[in-house]
Amino acid sequence: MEESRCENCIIRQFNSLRAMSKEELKKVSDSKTTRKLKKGEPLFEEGEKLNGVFCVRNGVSKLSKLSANGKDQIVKLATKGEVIGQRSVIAEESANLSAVAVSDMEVCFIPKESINTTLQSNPNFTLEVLRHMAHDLKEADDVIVNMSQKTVKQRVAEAFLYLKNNFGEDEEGFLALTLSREDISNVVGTATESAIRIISDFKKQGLIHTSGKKIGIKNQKKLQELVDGF
Amino acid sequence: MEESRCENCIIRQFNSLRAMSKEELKKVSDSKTTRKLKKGEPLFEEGEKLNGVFCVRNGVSKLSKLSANGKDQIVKLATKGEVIGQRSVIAEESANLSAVAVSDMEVCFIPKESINTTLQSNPNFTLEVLRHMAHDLKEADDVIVNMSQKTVKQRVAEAFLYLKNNFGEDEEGFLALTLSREDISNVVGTATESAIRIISDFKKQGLIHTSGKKIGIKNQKKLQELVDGF
DNA sequence: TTCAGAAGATGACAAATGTCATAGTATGCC
DNA sequence: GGCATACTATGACATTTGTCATCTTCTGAA
Repeated sequence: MEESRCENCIIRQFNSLRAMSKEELKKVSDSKTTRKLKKGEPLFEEGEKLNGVFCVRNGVSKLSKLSANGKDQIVKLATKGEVIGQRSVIAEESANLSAVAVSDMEVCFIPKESINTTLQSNPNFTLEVLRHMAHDLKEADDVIVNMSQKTVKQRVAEAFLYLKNNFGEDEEGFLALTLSREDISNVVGTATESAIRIISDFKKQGLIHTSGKKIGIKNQKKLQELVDGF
Repeated sequence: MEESRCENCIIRQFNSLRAMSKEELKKVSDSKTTRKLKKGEPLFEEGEKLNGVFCVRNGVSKLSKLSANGKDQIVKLATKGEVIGQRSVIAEESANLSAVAVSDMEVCFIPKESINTTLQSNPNFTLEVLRHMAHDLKEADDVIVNMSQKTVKQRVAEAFLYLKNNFGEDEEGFLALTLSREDISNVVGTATESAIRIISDFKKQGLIHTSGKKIGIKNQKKLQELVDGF
C-alpha cells in the first residue's frame, strides 16, 4: 500500500540499496524526499556540493561535463534504478559532473547521512557499492578506449546500439529514448553537424530510419559490423 | 629490520592497505610474494584471471587495452604505492586491461583471499578501497572528456605536464619517466607519427627540449596555456 | 666492433572532422 | 493562426589527423 516506502520499492532491487537491512531502509525512507523533474531541468551542476544521492525512479538523466571549448561531454546516461551522485558523496567532493533530465523524471533524494552511517556499519552494503563502482570504472575505461581509438562514425553507430540495448524501442520501432542531435553529438564527442551528417548517411545506407527527432534501427547487424571495424 | 614485512612497508602508507589492522597485515605479509620485472615484461594480460592484486614497490606499469584497430590505449600509469588489479578482484571478473612494466619494477603479489576476507570483515578497509575507487572513477571521467574534447596537441602537452607532476624530473631536468614515442602516442590516443611531429613542433617552439628519448619541459606555463586552450 | 632490427624523424598525400554560412523545419507561446 | 526561436540539415571550405614511404639514428646481441 505504502508504495512510496523504500522497503516496498521495486527499483531498489537494481542497485546497491538492496544490501541494506530492513531497519536501515526504514531510516532511509523516513529521511528521503521525492522530486519530479521535467525534461531539461537540472538535478545538479558540476562543482555543486551534494548533500545526498538521487535514486532514479523514472526517466533518464544525462551526466555531463563542460570542457574548455564550451562543449558538454556526456559521460553517462542514468536511468530507472540507478543511483546518481554516490561518487561525490563517497569521495566527499563536489560534483564532478552535471546531471540534467533528458526526459521527465521522478527521483528520490537520500541525504548523505543515511548513506554514510550505513557505509560505516554495514560491510555488505559497502561491498555492494564497491562492486558497483568497480563495474562503473570498467565501463569508463572502455569508453576511454572507444573515444580514442574509434572513428566518429563507429561511435555514432555504437551509441545507437547502446540506446537500443539499454532503453529499448517503442511500438513503432523507434528508439524509446529520443535524444536531440546535439545530445547525440555530446555523447559521441563530436560536432553537432558531424553527427547530423552521419545520421543522414546511415539513413541513406538503410541502416536506420528517422521521423523527426526519432531514430529507429533498421539493420542492427550492419551497424554492429561497422562498430567492430567491418 | 624485517623490511620485507608489510607491517613495516612504507609504501603501504599510500594506498588502502593502511586501513588494515595489524593482524590482517600479518596475514597478508605471510601470504604475499615478491616479484621483479624488467622493463617490457608483462604483469598480466587483458582477459587473464587474476588471483590477487599487485602492490607496486618500485617502478612504473602501464595499464592498457587493445582496441579493434590493433592499437593499445594506455588508460593509466601505476607507480610506487599503487595497487593494480583490485578492480578485477573486487568485481570477480577477468582483467579488463593488460599491465606491462615501462621501467624495471618490484611488486608484491597479494592473493585475493587475503583481500576478500578483509573486505568482508573490516568496514574501514572496504570504505578506504571504495574511496580510492571513487577517485579513480573521477579521473577516468576526466580522461573521457579530455579524449573527446581536446586536440591531439593539447593532449600531448597535458601528458608531459602529467609526467612531470607525477614522476618528477631527473638532475638534468628531463622527465624522470622516459616513455617511448609509441607509448606516448598510446597514452594520448593518436598515431605514433603524429605524436613525433608534435614533439618536434614543441621543440621548435621552445616548449620542451629533448635528448634521445628523454624529454624535458622548458616552458611549463606555455604548455599549460596550450592545454587550457590559450 | 659490427650488424640487424627497432625506434625516431620527416615528407607527401589522403581521409576524417570541424567550422561557418545558410536555409529549411518544427515547436511553443501569445 | 502567426511569429519568434530553437533545432535540423546541407554545402563549402579549412584544419586536423592518419597513412604510407623513406631515411636516419639508436641499441643490443653475436
